[in-house]
Amino acid sequence: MDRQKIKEAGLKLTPQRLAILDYLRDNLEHPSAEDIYKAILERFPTMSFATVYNTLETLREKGAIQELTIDPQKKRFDPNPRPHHHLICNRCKKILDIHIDYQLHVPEEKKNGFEIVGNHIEFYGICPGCRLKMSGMQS
Amino acid sequence: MDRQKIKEAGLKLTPQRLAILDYLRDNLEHPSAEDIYKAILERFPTMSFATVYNTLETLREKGAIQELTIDPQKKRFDPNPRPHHHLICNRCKKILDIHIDYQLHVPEEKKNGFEIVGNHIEFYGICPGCRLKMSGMQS
DNA sequence: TATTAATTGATAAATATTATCATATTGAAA
DNA sequence: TTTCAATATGATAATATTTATCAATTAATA
Repeated sequence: MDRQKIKEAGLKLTPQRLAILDYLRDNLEHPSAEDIYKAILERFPTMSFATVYNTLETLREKGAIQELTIDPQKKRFDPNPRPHHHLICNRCKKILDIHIDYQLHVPEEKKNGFEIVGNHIEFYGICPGCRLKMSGMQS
Repeated sequence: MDRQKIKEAGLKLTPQRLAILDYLRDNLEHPSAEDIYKAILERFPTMSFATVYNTLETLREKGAIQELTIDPQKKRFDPNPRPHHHLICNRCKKILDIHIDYQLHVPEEKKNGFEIVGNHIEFYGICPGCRLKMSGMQS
């Protein structure tokens, strides 16, 4: 439940935060701050853009959501804070979750002295929709 | 050789392009457009910021360099266009190459109809320098 | 060398994000 | 409950990054 997520993070429960988490929950689109703002504005006309950014940053900081750097144009947000990987369409930039637990071992001599704490895999490809569109035209 | 790289890409050989590729070659820092601009400006005072962006985008488009989306603040560029992975320091955001050939199999039922053509792994950790700094302080 | 098509550089514009701060709201204490 | 301090919001300004525009310049070739 969203209320719990906010409480657990030690944050105050505000309608704005609930609206953002409500929109994010079950959202598979990995929306940008603007996407979120626009979507919520319809039901919540007083929502400010700044609040969207504030809230997203706060939630990320508290580990309640994930910020994705996949899109070179803008940040995108993932309601699932647990480690998982992503499947990205090279054409339309659609992003899907992909849950596979790979055991990626890095030999000591390749660690460059780093202490490795996690990883994230981006799989690139072409989504079904774009493949259809492409088959209808020449390259 | 840089000249070849440019020729092969079907591009005109300009001093600006040479300067950028020269700076990028053997550079392990994965610099941003601004880093590149500033560094080159010292030896090449007429270089324009727009040209840096133009050139980087053109080179990327032709497959001569890689654009990294690892840094949420800005794009960073990698002189090595061949697939490889990256090791990122969570603290100072230093980025190092990591060359390991993992065979990442994605079962058909997890592909969501995508045709997968590649992948990129980001390993997160703390670099030796930051570990040292951290050991000297409380969290 | 002359030609032309590509490239550069100056600058403006667009986009995305962060900062500022007065006002409003939440949650806890009285 | 009401009160109050800390936190959050919303309006807006500021900053940062990237892209677009376009006249002037330059590279490649004929």
